[in-house]
Amino acid sequence: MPTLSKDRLHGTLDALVLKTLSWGPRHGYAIARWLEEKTGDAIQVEEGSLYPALYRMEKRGWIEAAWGMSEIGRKAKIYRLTGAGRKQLRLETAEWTHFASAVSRVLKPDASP
Amino acid sequence: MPTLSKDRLHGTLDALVLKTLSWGPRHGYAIARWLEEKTGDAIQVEEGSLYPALYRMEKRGWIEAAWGMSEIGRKAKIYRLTGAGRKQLRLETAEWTHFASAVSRVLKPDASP
DNA sequence: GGTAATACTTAGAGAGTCAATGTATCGCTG
DNA sequence: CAGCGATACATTGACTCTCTAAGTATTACC
Repeated sequence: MPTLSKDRLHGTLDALVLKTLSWGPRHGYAIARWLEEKTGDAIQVEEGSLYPALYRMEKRGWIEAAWGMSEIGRKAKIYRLTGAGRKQLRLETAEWTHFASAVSRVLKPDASP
Repeated sequence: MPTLSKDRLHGTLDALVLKTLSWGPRHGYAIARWLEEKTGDAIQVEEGSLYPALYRMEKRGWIEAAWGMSEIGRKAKIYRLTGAGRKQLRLETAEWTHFASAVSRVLKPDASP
């Protein structure tokens, strides 16, 4: 089967999660499901990638966690964006855009040396 | 301008190198310099990343190496793309495009949930 | 001799992947 | 209703891979 986003999440996951949280608090599981749904599975978030990412971003003060309830009444750890997180999101978005456009320019089918 | 792209090359370097070689054989040092120049330093290729990447791609049969001369008459290892490399380049380009458009869609400033 | 071009190496850490584990709750089926 | 599998949600550990940083080595040219 066609391998999807193998290793490409590297260096991008943080921005994706921060952006997801910029629309309001969510628990981890919901973040993953939402990203997958939103991108038609072009982005697949393993739980073993997501939770460690959430921890380190919490440690860095970009997000905050509190135990609460999921939409269907289950115990869940709800994350929300902090001010620092919002700033970080802007930074990483800018970096991504800059980087991605450079890559696209190089990879463009008819680009000439 | 956005600073150093930390780990974003992850999963992208191979495609960039393959694409560079698709315009003709080059030695490693030239590949790095060319990518940097072409992208206005948006993509910076450390030699510690590049040479291992060249080895593994050679081992996988995507590129071939031969000792030769650089343009200015210095000993240099010249790499060139193989058929398998060309195929791999197409594959990775398609994957990158797919992935990058998904990320951009999520990160887009006014995207709504 | 010093500087640039070119290649290579090693040490290290960061971040993902895979896969197992742990609870709770829901919903079925017998 | 008792039992059981499936789903929601979180955690963790062992592993791997690639990148970064920072060095060494060689040759050519001024």
